[in-house]
Amino acid sequence: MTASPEPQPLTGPVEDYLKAIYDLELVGSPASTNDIADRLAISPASVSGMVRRLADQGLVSHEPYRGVRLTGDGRRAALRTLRRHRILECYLTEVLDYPWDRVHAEAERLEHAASEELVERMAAALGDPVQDPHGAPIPTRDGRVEESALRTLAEAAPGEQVRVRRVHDKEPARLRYLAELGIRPGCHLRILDKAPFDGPITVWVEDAVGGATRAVGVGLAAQVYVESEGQA
Amino acid sequence: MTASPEPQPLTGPVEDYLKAIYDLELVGSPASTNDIADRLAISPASVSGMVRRLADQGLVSHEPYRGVRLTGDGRRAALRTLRRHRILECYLTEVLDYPWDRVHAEAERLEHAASEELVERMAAALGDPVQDPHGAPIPTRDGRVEESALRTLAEAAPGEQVRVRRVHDKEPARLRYLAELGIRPGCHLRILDKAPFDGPITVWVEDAVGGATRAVGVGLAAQVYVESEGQA
DNA sequence: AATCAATTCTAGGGTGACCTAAATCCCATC
DNA sequence: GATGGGATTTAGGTCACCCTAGAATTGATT
Ligand SMILES: [Mn+2]
Ligand SMILES: [Mn+2]
Ligand SMILES: [Mn+2]
Ligand SMILES: [Mn+2]
Repeated sequence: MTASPEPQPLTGPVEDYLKAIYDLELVGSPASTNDIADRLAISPASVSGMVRRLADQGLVSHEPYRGVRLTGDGRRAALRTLRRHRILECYLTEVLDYPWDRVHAEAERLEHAASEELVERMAAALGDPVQDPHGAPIPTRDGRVEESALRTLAEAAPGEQVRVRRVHDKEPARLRYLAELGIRPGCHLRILDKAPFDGPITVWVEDAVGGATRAVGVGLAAQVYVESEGQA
Repeated sequence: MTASPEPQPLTGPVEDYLKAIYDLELVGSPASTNDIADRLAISPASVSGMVRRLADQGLVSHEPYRGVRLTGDGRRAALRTLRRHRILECYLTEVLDYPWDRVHAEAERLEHAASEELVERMAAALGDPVQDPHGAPIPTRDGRVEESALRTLAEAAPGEQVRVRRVHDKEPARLRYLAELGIRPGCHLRILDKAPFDGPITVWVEDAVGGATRAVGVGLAAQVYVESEGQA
């Protein structure tokens, strides 16, 4: 066993690539150049270039034309950044009352500048939170996460009762709308109806003031991850 | 009057240059290439190059071989960064109990990543602080500061009573030692003795537990800014 | 007025991270 | 088993920011 060498500091772009690849790899298959490019809003050619550099640094393994996988080092680095990102989101939301829809963008920049020490102080101040404001799990200090495979609200059947576990956090407008509907991680829903031809899903939102009926389009519903709690 | 255009986002290095130039200009004369290089720990040749770019962006005016001055835009940008830096220092120290000697390094990175909104939330949480943990004045939102010209402890005469206003914040070791001595902004000192040939200055530290006598070398004393409070 | 040391600038290089345009590869379909 | 469209890589730039070496400028001193 070699003593783990101090992880050399990575650049901001590199950290963002690793996070993107980690995320894309979650579904099982290696991350494709195009998918990485889309996620980071840069050209595929740029991704090819960066992937070479990441491979040189031993952070990913690349089989040309076949996609990219994180190495052990790459995965650890990705999880470190993810931990920072999500703790920052928690801290901003809970302590500074930062608006729900904008914490992601702020954390996206701070994650590259905040030291381990700062982030751990924030975590301690919050009592070591286990998930971020959007329901994403926070990796532990030693790099463990349980990524539960969740269904989306779009896949739930009428009559089901579900608990919202997680929502996508990248689009402020979407988040603001979900907040308006009263749909946030932890809230309870009953699926009342599902219109045919990808029509809207009608849900009963338990936690809205006095409860409320809401119609949600499939596009939006596909961004809301839920866990079944039983049939009505 | 033209409407003030939204200040375009500056890069981290540019913000650091502007802060350095602002600081160096405080003594009155334009900032020299060498002084900027020393302050930022980069080569003079690199400074020449960057100064050209800053001048192109209208942030400084450069008279070759004669030094650099901030323009109005440059000064405003410098003060914005300085405000961020100092509010961050306050927040880290007061809310997160971040160690006194390390806040500077942390703020040096965060100042380029934290949004205006975040910094203003921190300022509000602190009740709009007017100086940072090292005694430096915090520019207001609209870019006003009073930079009081202070004497250093090294210049104080025996018998004088002084209040410490500000200490240099760049060297952690120095800061830790000052903290040990009980010397921090706001504390009261009486100069008991000043040994000849740049010998140590003996002071009575009022605020140490029960008061204490301390000997301070001139080197260190020159980094401690004080305000006279009367003769004994 | 000539000289010299320090300062500053210029020339020429390198790296990281992006781009567009033009190959090249893959594989699903014919 | 050929072929074409989509995905990917390569080729060739750009820009910001840093470097070392060497040339030019300054102004202080003979
Ligand atoms: Mn990021
Ligand atoms: Mn999130
Ligand atoms: Mn800085
Ligand atoms: Mn400070």
